[in-house]
Amino acid sequence: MANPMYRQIAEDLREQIESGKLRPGQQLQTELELREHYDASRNTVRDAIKWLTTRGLVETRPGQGTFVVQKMDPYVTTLTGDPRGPGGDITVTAQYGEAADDQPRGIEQRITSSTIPQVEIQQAPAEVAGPLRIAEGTQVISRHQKRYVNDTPWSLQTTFYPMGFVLQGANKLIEAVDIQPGTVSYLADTLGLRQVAYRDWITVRAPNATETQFFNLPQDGRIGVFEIFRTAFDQTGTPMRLTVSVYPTDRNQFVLNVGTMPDSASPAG
Amino acid sequence: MANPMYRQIAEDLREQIESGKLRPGQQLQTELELREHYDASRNTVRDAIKWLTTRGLVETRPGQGTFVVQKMDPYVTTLTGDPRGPGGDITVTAQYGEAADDQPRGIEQRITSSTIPQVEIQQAPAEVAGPLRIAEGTQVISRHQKRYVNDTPWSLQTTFYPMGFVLQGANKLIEAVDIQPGTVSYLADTLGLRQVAYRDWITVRAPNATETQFFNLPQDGRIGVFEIFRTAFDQTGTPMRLTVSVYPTDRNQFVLNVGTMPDSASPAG
DNA sequence: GGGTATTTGTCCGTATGTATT
DNA sequence: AAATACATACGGACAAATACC
Repeated sequence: MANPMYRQIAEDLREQIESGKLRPGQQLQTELELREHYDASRNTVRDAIKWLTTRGLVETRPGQGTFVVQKMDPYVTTLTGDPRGPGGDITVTAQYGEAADDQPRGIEQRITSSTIPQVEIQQAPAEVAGPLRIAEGTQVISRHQKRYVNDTPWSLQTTFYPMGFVLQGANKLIEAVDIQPGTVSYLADTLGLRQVAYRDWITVRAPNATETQFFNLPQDGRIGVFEIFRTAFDQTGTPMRLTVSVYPTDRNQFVLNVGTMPDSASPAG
Repeated sequence: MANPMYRQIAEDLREQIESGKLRPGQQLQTELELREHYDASRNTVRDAIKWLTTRGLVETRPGQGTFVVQKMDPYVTTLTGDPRGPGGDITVTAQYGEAADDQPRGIEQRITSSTIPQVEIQQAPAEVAGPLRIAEGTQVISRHQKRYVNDTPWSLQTTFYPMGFVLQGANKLIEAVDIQPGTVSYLADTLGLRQVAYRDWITVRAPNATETQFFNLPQDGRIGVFEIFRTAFDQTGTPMRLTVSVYPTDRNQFVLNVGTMPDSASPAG
């Protein structure tokens, strides 16, 4: 057996997909048809389809069939910005197309929105205590939001603040309302904390059940999520917040700029 | 059927793994043993194991058994640096542990090395032509390297330069040798091109066959790879190179700093 | 709403191949 | 060479989701 049969079937279908013979969104033959076509058992055909599914080339819909996946237009987020600005706010633009899209789609109109923050008092786990440089188990304020672009789920975001901020007068932090014009300027006004820098830590991991549901990711967990830890520092060099943002890897990209970029240098080149 | 049996088996094993009852590296019961334990068929047990495999919790070795995966210590790469420096060179440090590691491992000694560049003249595909702002199909120089940390595969890197650089006198670009002390200063010396800024574009995608082999990734493609496009700009704002680096997502993390970081702010906290 | 046909999902048993010890 | 363990492949049965009449 040079190559297992299910692999040969999978490669054959893969070629048809990548050559464009099978177009995005198009339905494949049913398992029974493929079974006849390749003279294999249904389970072997299913193994081939599973192989393609793991690679993100096709998706199966119970009761309907198997379809070539439609690649979404990715959301592009710029991570570098004014360190004194609201670190959570980031721009979303379109990228230049990877392939055969005739119409130049340019910058698409996109509107971001967030849910009302869900506020909790928690004991800081290691991942939170470490960046904030506090002892594990210390109480922290956690403000959690779901974020949408054009009403479709975009990211899950949780920001952690030291509990002391509230005791020192930043009462709004424990209220389940949006803080306008932003927590960065709110903390500057109430506590005199100026955000002068931040550090982003970018990782990829498998999604948990909550994330799988919110982002409508495939059940089998083959699509990972970016997990970005943003630690912001005040003028004394002390961490003042930790924002953890989660984005699916299949439809998000990130850009960072270092140095003085020329004016014309837009991602869309 | 509230939950399919294979899911129940998988969840049970998952709990044992995450609770630490099954330790990293430890061998699970064989399929036949699990078959007896859960009173299911071997195929159903295999479905459960496949579910765990897709999530990166276990790995199977033919002829040996099924094992709880060992999480590698991640490589952490800082993306922000001096925009005038050699953009390809980045530091690698250890992170603070996610969980119960008693010994503070601090900064581990790591040595990076690269293969001799593999040099080619290519016609720029869209992904290269776009960032370099040249027409698709224009000739470019491609310099490809494999990079290692402590002799283990770390990243695959390809840098593209406009063909004109050679015609203007930067002959070394088409030689299959390392350019010392770096191409950035070489281009500054020969062509007067000063790198004043760069932009990184971070994406995640499925690995191709070459990458799967080089990084020794699982065949089923469930582990993605970071693909980072670094476009560097000269003093006139013209793109002078595009470096594409590929890293497996399961053992690489990235850090970026914005603003003036306090001295003590190291990733290891 | 109900019923039926279609399609994928789950589960079983069995046989044989391949890799490792 | 033999034993063990996972990989591939087959065939069959029923369940669940969807679409359509």
